[in-house]
Amino acid sequence: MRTVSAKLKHIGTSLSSSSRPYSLTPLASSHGKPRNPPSPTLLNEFVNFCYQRDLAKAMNAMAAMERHGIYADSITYSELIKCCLARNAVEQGKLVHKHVFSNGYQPKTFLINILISMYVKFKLLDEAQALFGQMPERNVVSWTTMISAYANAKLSDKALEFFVLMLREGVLPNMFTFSSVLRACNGLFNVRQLHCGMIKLGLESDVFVRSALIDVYSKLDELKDAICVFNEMETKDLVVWNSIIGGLAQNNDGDEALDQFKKMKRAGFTADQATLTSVLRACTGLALLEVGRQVHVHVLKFDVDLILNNALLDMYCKSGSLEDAKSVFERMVHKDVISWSTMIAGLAQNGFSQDALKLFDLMKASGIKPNYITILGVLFACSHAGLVDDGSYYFRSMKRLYGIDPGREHYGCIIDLLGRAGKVDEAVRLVQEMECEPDAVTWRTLLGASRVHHNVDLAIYAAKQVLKLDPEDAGTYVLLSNIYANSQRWEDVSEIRRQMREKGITKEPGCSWIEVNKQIHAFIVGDTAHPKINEINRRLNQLIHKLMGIGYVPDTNFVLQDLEGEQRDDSLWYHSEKLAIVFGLMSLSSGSVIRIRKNLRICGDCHTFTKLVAKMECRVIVIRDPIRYHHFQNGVCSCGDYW
DNA sequence: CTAGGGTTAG
Repeated sequence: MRTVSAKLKHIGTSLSSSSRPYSLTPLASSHGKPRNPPSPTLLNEFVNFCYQRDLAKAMNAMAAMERHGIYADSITYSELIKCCLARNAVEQGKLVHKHVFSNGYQPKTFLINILISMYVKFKLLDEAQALFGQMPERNVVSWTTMISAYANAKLSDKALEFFVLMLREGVLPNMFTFSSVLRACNGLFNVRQLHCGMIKLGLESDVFVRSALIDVYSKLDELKDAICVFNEMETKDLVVWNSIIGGLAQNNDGDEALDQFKKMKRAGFTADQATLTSVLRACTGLALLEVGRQVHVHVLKFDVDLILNNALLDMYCKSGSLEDAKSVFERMVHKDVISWSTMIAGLAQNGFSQDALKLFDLMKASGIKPNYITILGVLFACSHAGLVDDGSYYFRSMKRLYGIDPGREHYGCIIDLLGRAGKVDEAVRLVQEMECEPDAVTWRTLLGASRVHHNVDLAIYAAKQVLKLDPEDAGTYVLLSNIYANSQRWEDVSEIRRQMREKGITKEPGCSWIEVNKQIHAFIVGDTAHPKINEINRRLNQLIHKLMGIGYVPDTNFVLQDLEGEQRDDSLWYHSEKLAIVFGLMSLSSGSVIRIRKNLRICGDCHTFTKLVAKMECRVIVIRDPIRYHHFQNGVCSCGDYW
């Protein structure tokens, strides 16, 4: 008990209820007199004003009552506080607080709880905590109010600390407490302990607790546990469905998210804003433009919902459909940093750098303050268009103009920009001067830069740094081995291969996806599984020979350009995107855009191939790789052959 | 009187 007291004192709490913790100045003249029971007439008038949410009249009525020596009781005070909350009247709220404690009146615990929750709703956590500390007795509600307030304010340690103190004081948590404290969990250990605790207390079947559990498990990357909690439920509500769909979508398991969404509809639930946002996110991850378009129809019901519109905007950007993205953006009544950042990054990634920078100016003109991610989009636009001066300017001034410290990602953009512009030395210098330690991604960026400019020594150095930090990175091994092979360093080649064998590293096969009739078709290098594979191969060969007739030369020597890491043999002819393109030509009507998503970067040969196909077949082809988008039209690509 | 789910990059 002593430790608890000490601890509570530390947080501004006195446990001794024998001392008089209240030292507020009495407001009424009848200080010290016992309170009269409320008079029915005056009191009725007062309560009526409260119900009408007429705060000024209610306060006057209360003063009039006090002049008659009549005081409000807990119930009426609580009505007055509701009135203050409805009017967002902070000062009057504080005044009511003083009245409650005037004349030596000892308010009931529940009234103090209401006052605390009022301060929490006004976001005055210090006031709430002070009042909490002065309470003679704290019940579950008092504790839960504080824990929930800290959890919402992202003060996780504080929330967990109060949870422990609550237990030590012998107050048992209820389902409200668990659903609040779970939101503050930052480690798996804590969650498991809490999970055990709620099972012990028989509270784990509550839907609120369950949805919080699902959410926290999936945020900690423990999807298995989240799914387990979800499947064990006999009755589910909409929020529980949203928790699992959101968890899956956020963990890049779009397929499973869409599957659960179907099940949810089959179970008779109607999607709300949160459901649709997660479903859109799942579509975004899978580049499911047509499914996303269908969802758009339902989004129209909630057309003022900012978050939902941001998700819709992103879906169109990431599916490479900039026309749709622009029209959503223009129609949005309210736009926040995320809306602008999404659109800027979307334009940049799709190769429309100038538009992205223009939009950035518009954003600033409209008074929205850019954040960390906005600047990333801006730098990405510069690096994409080779705008060295602009990029360097934005990079150097971001701290001064917007108060944002450049992070690893910002350095990455600039290293990329300098590298592409051939300023490899400057890029190296930047890596050396970074305040934050360069990580594998940084070195991989430098590797990319040195590769584009055939700087073999630097490429080898950067690749070795990558492998030091990320020893399982198959792509880098393959690349390094190819670089050695190109320099006839066969001993090094076999050493790399030995290391890969030893560590059991296999590279991810190249895979491309295309959506036809809202169905996803997946193609893997040298695929044989697709039902139409024979026809696809036949047509691909015809196409390649037709293209060779107009000057296409398959490029099998792409050692320093092999961003793809796929095999360097005949399978080049059958890189997954080539299969997907042919399938697209076969299955989509001649006017429609062929959109392909792939898991690896596109190689030089496929890039040339696609440009020629787009021209010969009069098609627009959009390929989204893990970093960039390529819009092929009339024999050119939006990336300017620079990726 | 206290509680759960959704958006930008990597």
